[in-house]
Amino acid sequence: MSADRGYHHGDLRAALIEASFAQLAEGGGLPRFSVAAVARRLGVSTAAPYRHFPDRTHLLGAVSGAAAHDLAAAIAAAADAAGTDPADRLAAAAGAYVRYVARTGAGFHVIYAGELHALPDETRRDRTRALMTTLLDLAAATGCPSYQEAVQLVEATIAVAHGYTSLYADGFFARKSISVDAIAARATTAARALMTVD
Amino acid sequence: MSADRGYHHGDLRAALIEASFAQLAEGGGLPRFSVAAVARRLGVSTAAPYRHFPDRTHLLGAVSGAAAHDLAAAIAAAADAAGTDPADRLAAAAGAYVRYVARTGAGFHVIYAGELHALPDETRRDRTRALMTTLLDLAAATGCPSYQEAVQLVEATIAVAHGYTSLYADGFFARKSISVDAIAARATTAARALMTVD
DNA sequence: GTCTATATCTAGATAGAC
DNA sequence: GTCTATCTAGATATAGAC
Repeated sequence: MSADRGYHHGDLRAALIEASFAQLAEGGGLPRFSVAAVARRLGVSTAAPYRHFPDRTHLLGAVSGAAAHDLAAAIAAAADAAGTDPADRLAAAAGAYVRYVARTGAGFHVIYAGELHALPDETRRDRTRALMTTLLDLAAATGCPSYQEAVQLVEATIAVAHGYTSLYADGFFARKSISVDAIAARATTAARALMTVD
Repeated sequence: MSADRGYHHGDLRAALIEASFAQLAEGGGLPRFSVAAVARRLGVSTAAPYRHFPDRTHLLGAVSGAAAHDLAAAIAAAADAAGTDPADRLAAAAGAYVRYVARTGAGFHVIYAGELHALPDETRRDRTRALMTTLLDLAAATGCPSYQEAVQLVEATIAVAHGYTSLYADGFFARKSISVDAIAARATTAARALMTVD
């Protein structure tokens, strides 16, 4: 990585996005996220990022879009690996979410962050919509009688996955030192239970 | 409240804790929590809080203890209001959690925050333990065959409640402007579903 | 395209006046 | 017990050198 002074990146823009994930994964969430810390992580000056992003929010927007894209792919892959039962496939999305966020730090609190709502970034909008579509398709396949119910099933699945993830990140399970895979398994089981009735 | 300069509080210590809840309720969570902002809210100098708490962490510890105490009471009340069915009683705890955190901003991410683990505050420890006992008793009453399973049922219930709450606070439901009570109802329904099998 | 240097802001925490 | 004033530290963002 050569964190020495004066190193020139080939593609600092891409490196900033990648380093932002690492920064988020270290905890503190959006409020603690700092452009300066990301720059330090790459060994460049704190001014360098502003050549590629006009401000902190635009960098976060790019991170949000990348996360939506990657998460949708991770969820689709997990669903396919889960087999053909629609309920198992949606439940697998919850597990995939836990693993993805534990690895990258970028969950729904980043992807759909309120402070990014006003951002005019079409790429990001498309990717967040595609992520939602991926989830809605999985929910619809379980036999939801209406679109409204599919939405609420997705929200419930997201809530349980995000809840486990959030508690894990906040150190709630820290004393017992439970592994990410164990938490992911519990989230999957809980999400599966949501579909046993209604 | 008389936010003018020079006002002397009768009990600034208690006022600081109460104002901290209001501060947390405005969003941003622990990372954004600032002693200076709490002082400003009460119209006192930024130095005043340090007469009552040695540092930011000790103030947060007091808030954590108060929240654990109040939340346990809110959960117990909601369980009693839910009737005699053990599953309904535990599910009601999830709804009570959503309403409590929407009102105060102090959920498990504050009560069990990792940065407070090292704090030697016996009052807080007693209250967080009592909160956990309240939840474990509700879970055990549903017929959990073992202590381990009661713990995991509590964790799942907490996860779903915290997930809804966290997404709500992060603005995930903001566009649809869903009310707190509606979110609480969904959390209750989802928690109830967790108990239909196993 | 990255650097150094800087202006402005906010926070945590302390010293000493009253 | 609270205030004013101050120190330190870290952040956002900009200006101008190379």
